Amino acid sequence: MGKKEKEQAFVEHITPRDVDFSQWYTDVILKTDLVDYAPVRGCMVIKPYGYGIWELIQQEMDGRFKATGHKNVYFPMLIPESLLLKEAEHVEGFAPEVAWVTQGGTETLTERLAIRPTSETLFCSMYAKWVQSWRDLPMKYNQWCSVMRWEKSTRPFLRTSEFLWQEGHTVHATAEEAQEETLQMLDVYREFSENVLCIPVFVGRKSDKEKFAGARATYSMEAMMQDGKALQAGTSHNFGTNFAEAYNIQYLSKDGVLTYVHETSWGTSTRMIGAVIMTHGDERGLRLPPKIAPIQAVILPIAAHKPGVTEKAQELFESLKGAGIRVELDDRDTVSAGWKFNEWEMKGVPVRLELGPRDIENGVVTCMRRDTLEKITLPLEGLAGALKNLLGDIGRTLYEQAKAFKEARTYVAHDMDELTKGVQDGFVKAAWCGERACEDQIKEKTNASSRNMPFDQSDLPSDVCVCCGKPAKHIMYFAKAY
RNA sequence: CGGGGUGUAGCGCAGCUCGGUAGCGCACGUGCUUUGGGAGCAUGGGGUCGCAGGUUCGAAUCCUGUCACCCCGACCA
Repeated sequence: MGKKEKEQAFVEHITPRDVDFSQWYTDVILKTDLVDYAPVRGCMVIKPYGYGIWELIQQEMDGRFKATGHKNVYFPMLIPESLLLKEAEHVEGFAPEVAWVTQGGTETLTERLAIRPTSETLFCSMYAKWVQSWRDLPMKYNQWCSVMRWEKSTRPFLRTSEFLWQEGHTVHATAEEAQEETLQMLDVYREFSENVLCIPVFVGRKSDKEKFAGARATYSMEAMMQDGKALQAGTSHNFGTNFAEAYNIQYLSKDGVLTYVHETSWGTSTRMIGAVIMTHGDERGLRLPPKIAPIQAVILPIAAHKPGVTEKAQELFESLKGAGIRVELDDRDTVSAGWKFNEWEMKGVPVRLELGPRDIENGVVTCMRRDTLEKITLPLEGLAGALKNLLGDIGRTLYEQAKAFKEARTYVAHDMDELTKGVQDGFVKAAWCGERACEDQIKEKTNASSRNMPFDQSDLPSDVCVCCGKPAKHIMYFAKAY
């Protein structure tokens, strides 16, 4: 092969991003063995490499939930129809996408059972039993489970009929506490996204149009994908006493008054894996953030038939594994070294360690970092420590690259022309009057939706609404969304 | 749910117009040679042509229905 052909060979199996971003995404997830399509409509099988990422996400998140005083529980996946119907707005929002169980064994059920699309109603029914006194509050529970939503069109990780997630549900004595909880968990999500997934996000409050069905206020974190579209990567809701009133969750306060609780819920899903792929991926495939990479470093013995190479590679493998690095030794003799290079790059392993006769002779290992594709030489002596530093640096670099992209693709619009142009390939910051009519009009004209309103509302781009010209009330980010 | 497209070996495809009993490349098995950026030669194995009906002496091919997936919209984490 000539040099040019070799360069092209990197993308042989993957559609280039700038040719067809959607196809690139599909190629990457299938060819890196994250998932496969299941024999059920809209469902995917998460394979070991993909599930390994999810397990690491769970570990990292769960630790943060525990650290903020939450406990894990497990609720049933079936919801009696009568229970689901108690909060009108919630029902209206979810009814179109609920799957129903109508038969058990040979019996036709007298009451349909919904397969949970989310578990507010179940939590509410139990909180109504469990909460008696102000001494019982707050109750802060979370569950890891799957939910089902009968979506019209599906895409692996981004929107599947069934998906894995966590849903936190808490009840509090006061509005202040509930609001504090809502914002605290949003901040946990933001911190997790930035430090673990290496994805910068826009955090803020949703418009009434876009908020969760039944919520008083919804907050979200929105990530920008490489095609400039928005991916809602996590939400945190404050229900106020809305559900408490519908499900009769009351406690006796210190001064003996029967009082409705204030409730929150917050959730993130396997969709975050989709965000990782579309934020960090490149022409060669995945680039996984080190903290969620099932394999952080892969050792490739070079010229393994030469004496001592296999032994030295095994020794290196054991020592790095012992140091707590998720390392894999690729000692397959059925494929060439070149094949392995491409395969592990495609799978997004952060660091490749090449160990051949020349390296062993010099007491070093040849190391390639996936984020920058730089090759460096590291001494075998003290390698574990150097590698840990390198993994940290790779995480920071991925974050900085994504942040630079996000900033470059965030535009400020003063009129509809600028807004329309901006949402073609990025987020648009604009002044908004707060009226639903303008949101609808922007959606209709540009196909972009309102994403969220940042907490810092100090630098309004204009005194008037980008759409109608009436006095502006909020800074709103608009973007096309997944 | 609308518009467009695709289902033939694990993957990518040809064959279908004009019906005659299934082929190519990669991958896979075995052997030898290779081995620091997708190796070579030889030799093997593998498919009720998405599924169900229909037409026919005969269907991957024609007809009807159905399911799944992909892309673009509308709806949603």
